[in-house]
Amino acid sequence: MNKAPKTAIQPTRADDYPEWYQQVIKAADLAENSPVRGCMVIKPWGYALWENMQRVLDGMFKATGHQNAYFPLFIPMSYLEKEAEHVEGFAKECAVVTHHRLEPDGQGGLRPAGPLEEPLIVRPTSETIIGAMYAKWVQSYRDLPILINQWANVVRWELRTRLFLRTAEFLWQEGHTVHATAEEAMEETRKMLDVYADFAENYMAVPVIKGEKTAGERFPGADMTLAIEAMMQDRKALQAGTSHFLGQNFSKAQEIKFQDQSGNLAYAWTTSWGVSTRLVGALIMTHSDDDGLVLPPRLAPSHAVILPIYRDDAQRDEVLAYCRKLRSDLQSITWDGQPLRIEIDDRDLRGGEKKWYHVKRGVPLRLEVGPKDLAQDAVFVAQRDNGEQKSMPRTALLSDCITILQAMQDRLFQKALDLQIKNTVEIDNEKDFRKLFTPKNADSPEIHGGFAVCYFASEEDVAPLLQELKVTIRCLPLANVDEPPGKCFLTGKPAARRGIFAKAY
RNA sequence: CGGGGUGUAGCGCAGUCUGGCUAGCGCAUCUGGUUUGGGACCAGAGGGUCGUAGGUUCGAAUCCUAUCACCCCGACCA
Repeated sequence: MNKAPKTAIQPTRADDYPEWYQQVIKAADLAENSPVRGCMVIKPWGYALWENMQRVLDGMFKATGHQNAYFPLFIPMSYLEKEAEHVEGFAKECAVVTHHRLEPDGQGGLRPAGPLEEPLIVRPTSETIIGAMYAKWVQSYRDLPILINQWANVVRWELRTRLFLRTAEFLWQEGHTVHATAEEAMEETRKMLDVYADFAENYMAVPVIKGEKTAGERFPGADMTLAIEAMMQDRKALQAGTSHFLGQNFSKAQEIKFQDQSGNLAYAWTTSWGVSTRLVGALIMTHSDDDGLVLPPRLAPSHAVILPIYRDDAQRDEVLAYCRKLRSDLQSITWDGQPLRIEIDDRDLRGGEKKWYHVKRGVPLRLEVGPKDLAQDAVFVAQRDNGEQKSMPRTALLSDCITILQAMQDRLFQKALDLQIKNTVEIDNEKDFRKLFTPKNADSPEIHGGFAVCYFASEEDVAPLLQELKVTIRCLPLANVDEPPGKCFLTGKPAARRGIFAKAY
């Protein structure tokens, strides 16, 4: 009878991490590939998760003075050409619209007709189109700052795609701001990075390292790029959000000028910042286990699912009535300013099948209610993250459920933080560096690596080694800004700061 | 775009090397029954132009050619 595997997801993380990731998404019904190459379909459970992220982030943006707006999907090709580095960075992955009509090809099919005078590109990011509008809107220092965000889809024609982590089309938000001074723009850049870090740690329960990107890893066209980096369970780094100080690069390219208080014409200072549906990937890879998705309660589409258990129709009615009452009692409790999200699963399925359905989808709490529980006015409570399950008096559940959810949220964060700390090492020589990033089995690499914190003198010096080991400099942690200088782990040359080195997504 | 691999039922696969009965198996689905605090069991049923297009042959899932799609490894990236 026991044909069931020991884990709901196969292979396990240890067996084959990338395949495990795909299987978790499938088992939790978050998304799947579409007929359009490289583009995914986000299914209801995955989209609900994204909507929760959107709701929280949007609130944070508003609280920091930003407003939402919407700019076009299409960008005239000439706009992209205005900022040299920007062109170089994105030209290779742009989808281009060249025609505006279809006509019959005479063989039952269609062919493009009506060539456009100037091709349009599908936005890979919107600095140029938004900048063009800002140039019109900004005349005086009184027009500044402009603090705008847009929720949108963007397209980057990627060669290799992975659900949520890298797809040809993805959903994101992009904030674009204009300021009168460099200091103010820099402050905005840092502020939004802090917002992202706050969101990642307190809502996603994903510990992150705030840092500055090196020149080689910077956003094309930026003077400075700040990012938050997270460690996934396979110890690879994932960039979870970026905030760019664009200096006057775009304002010069697009003539965003204003008259300052002394009447002089000056170029404005701009920033941009964004997070994408990639965050869903980060969430999956940080918390999920070999039984499927594990969700941080604060972002879970459902906080708890109630599973009625009964044998016959008489019991069914009684149990269901109890469950509905329990649901409405729970729904009257608020957490994070929102009512608890509770569903009852009364589908006519086998108990085990139903239970595993919700385990794989990562619902934080499973509340099982059968006739015996009814008799004791108790509920059988199972927690998704640690597998703990116990019977609780109904009244205790109602009074403690917020505590339980918050404790789970904290446990998830602490567990992820422990993993990050355990796999972050200071390295001061090439031998140890190579050892950390070289798998024992080259053909099917086991989980290895981590974050290496190393002094380095120049990107050029370490580039060949990094390329060989497939390692990148993730960032220069902001926390290390004031550290004493040291010596490059590779060349021994004097080095001002340490960087975080890791394999990355 | 370079190297490798795979396309057979909704999903996962066998069969291909060595061409030959009506193309199979597991899971899922549907029907009937038995079960019921837990990923159940028995019996039966439906579902395929074997990725696509040509070719070789008495005969092709199997051999040949072309083509498309997807996966893995490189180069590039949120």
